[in-house]
Amino acid sequence: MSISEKYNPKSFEDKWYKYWLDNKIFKSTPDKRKPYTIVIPPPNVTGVLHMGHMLNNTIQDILIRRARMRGYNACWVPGTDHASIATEAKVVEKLKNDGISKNSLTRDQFLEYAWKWTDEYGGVILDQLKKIGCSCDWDRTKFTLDPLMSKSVVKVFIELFKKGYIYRGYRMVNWDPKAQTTVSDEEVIYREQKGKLFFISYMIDGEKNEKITVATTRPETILGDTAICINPKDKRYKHLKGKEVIVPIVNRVVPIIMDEYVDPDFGTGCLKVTPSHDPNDKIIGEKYSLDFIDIFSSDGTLNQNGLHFKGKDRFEVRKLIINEIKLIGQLVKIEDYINNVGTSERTNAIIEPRISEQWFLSMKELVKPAINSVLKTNEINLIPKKFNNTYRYWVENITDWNISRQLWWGHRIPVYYYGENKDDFVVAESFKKAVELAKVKTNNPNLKDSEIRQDEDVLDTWFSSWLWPISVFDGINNPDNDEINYYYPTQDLVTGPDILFFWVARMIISGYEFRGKNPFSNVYLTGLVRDQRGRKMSKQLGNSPDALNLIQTYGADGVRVGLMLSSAAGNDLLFNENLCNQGKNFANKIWNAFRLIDSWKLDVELKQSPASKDALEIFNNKFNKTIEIIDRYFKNYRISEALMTAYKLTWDDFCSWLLETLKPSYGSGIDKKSYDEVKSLLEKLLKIIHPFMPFITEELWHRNIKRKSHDSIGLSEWPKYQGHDDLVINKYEKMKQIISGVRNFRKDNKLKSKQPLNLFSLDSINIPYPQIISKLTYLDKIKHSKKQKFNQSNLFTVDVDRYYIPFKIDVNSKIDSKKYNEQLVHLENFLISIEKKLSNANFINSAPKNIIDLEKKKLKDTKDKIEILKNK
RNA sequence: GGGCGCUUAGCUCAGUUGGUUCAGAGCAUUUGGUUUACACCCAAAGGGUCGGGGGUUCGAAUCCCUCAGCGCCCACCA
Repeated sequence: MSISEKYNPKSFEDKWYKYWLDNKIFKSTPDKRKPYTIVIPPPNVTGVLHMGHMLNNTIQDILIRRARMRGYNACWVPGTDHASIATEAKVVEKLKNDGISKNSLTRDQFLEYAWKWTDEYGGVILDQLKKIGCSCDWDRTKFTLDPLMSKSVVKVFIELFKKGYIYRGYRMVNWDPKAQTTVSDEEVIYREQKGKLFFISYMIDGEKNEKITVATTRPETILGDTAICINPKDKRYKHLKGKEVIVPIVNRVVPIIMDEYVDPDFGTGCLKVTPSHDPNDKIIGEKYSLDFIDIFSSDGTLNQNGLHFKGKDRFEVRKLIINEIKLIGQLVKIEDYINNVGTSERTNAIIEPRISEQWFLSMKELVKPAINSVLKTNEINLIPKKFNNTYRYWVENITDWNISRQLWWGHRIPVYYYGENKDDFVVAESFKKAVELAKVKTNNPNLKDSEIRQDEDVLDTWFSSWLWPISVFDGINNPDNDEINYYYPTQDLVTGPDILFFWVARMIISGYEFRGKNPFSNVYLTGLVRDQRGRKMSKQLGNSPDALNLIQTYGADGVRVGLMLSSAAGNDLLFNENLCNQGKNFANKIWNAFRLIDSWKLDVELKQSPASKDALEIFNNKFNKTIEIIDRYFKNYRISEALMTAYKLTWDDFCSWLLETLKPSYGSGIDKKSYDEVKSLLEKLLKIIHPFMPFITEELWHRNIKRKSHDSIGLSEWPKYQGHDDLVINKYEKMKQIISGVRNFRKDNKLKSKQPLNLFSLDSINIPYPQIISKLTYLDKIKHSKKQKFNQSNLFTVDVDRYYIPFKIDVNSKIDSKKYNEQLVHLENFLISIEKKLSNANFINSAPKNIIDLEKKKLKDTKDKIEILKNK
């Protein structure tokens, strides 16, 4: 099989992915081995791959591939999320484009469309994950709206209801007028917005010319005003106690009430109270039994309580109403004002606080184990640790979870009503069961099916995804099955900090509630992918590169490396395509290293040269030292450092030093011992690169030697540390410096790289690896010499050892003495600082002995160096 | 408004309990090179008062205080 000169990832990436699938490399079933499990954060079923997914899933793939090689039964469970709001919005939009309005459809008709859409576009993202090499067990692919998932969700709902955690409440919730549903507190994002503060005067009822001024950012809500509130301690308004005011436009007479809640220093110290449209006003409203007047329809327009503004949008009304107030002379002034406006995480629509009947999950009790496991027992680790604080605040101040959504796409709430009273409902896993229960509850065996109706709402998407690590193994419906017992708890979870509360915290809660155990041990929180200017990548900005295009350009391996090169856990990643290019260059480097070895002709007659023997010994030591470092980095989830370490091992130690030393001279072959060993070393190297770059390593794995069809590098054994000698490593480092010294000498004197030269070590008898030095610097002779007389410019030093190169130096090309003078000055200053330190009695008395000895050694070494320099 | 975190070379970041000759890496830049693995290359070089100021200490990038800038989370005084 001839190898192409150019590294061309396109020529083999698809081939190997298919190979992995055909040979079931990613397949996992419970067995005797230890499991290593990751459940994917399910992307939205209608989503397309973006940079965040690439980052996130590359990390998961690296972890899972390495675990597989380390002998774990690695299981990566893929799947998608039905994403109620996002998907329903997309379907509604699509229907709208086809001229169909959601309102004209029945629930079943709509769902039919939605499923059609899901079947058509859904899962595209999973195919895209295959492009970047994700080694998921695809046979396990799950969808959060699958029947089995639904069954789990319903079972959980019923269980929690029976335990008293789920209740129905008439409460103020966050209303998304665009999606026309409520959203949870976590789904509201507050953004600073420039607005206006309007000062409006209200006439005092029964007093001719007396009025009171309020300040508001939302003048349209005065239509729902049912009181004016002032602080009882506010002397300015004392005389108004017990009086009433007339709300402008509606001319409603409402009381003036006194409550400490009002801050006398804000605005006019006078608050208009709209209990139906503000959470704080609602509290006041309830406290003083005020009227609740809802002025909005579900789409954010005004309803019949909005008088002549009925049907108009809330923001249009804001302008109109100000005009009217101005006309009647009750607008005092308008000030610029910056305030926080809640927007919907999904639709960006401005959230409208609204009172309505919703289902809630009481969290106070449920959250308890989730506090301990992360913050006290460390049964679960957040990586990086800094997220503990964020997490702590949320779990300790948790609010009840609004789990109902006024949508059709999702798990329908398993509540069935049979009457009009507050408690006229039953909770059941099916309609049939509901009828039975209702008959019992009402004591009416003749209750008809038609008298029973299911709650119209569906559950929050996260109410199904919080079960994910359990439900993908069917651990809710079938709690003692082999799979859940084997795979749960899972090991690592990799996701973004943006869903720490939405998803991660809730999975922890459900894990303890439904399994009595942590759902995972470690949570690796990635950063956001940002562009060069630090902006979050988004569709709106159009600053996100097309993921698949990147793969086309740089290859999947290149993109993976590019993403991993600069992404510490929890740190944002400023994405730069250059990084992918660096990744591609690295792949090319590996490719060519292989080509070089592959081109060598074996010469069985040839004896191994001392240089080759030494070079292989060096690399073996370096490899073992490095594998230990890499393993440690992995243990601490420092994946980019693990990669960089492997990168340098490959590029520098393997290519630049080992291969350059082994390289036979033109026309000669290579001895068998070296050949066999370098091929086996290459194999070890490919193994540690494999998790990062699965495609090229698989390709070269099969090219390096003939393999059986199912012998994938992905199933090979991760190299184990087999000991190393630091003396060898130190000698190696010294050797490199000597070689650099010779190369610099050539460069400084403008000598050809193959110009014959000799090298004399003046001080040290032990020259490290002279054969390698000689080979890589084209030296004739290299030996120790006590020569006393020499030309200063022909000298270089490594530590305190002097090396001399006899050669008649052209005066013009002499290195200028400035460099040496600078060096001398630096050393002399250094010497002074050491002497000062050593003559300081305090230092001698309080510093530990090893530090003092060290300083003494420094002193000696520095003196020696100065001596050498001065001799020049 | 509260809390947390960050600031080290042009860029992205390492830098363990304060002490190895500790100020580092990769990329970028500059210089030189290559008819025989790779210009997706090789060899080498330059580049930082560790955000500013103060303190503790024999000794501070590392600990404390303070100021400045940036980021994140939470809170929702209309």
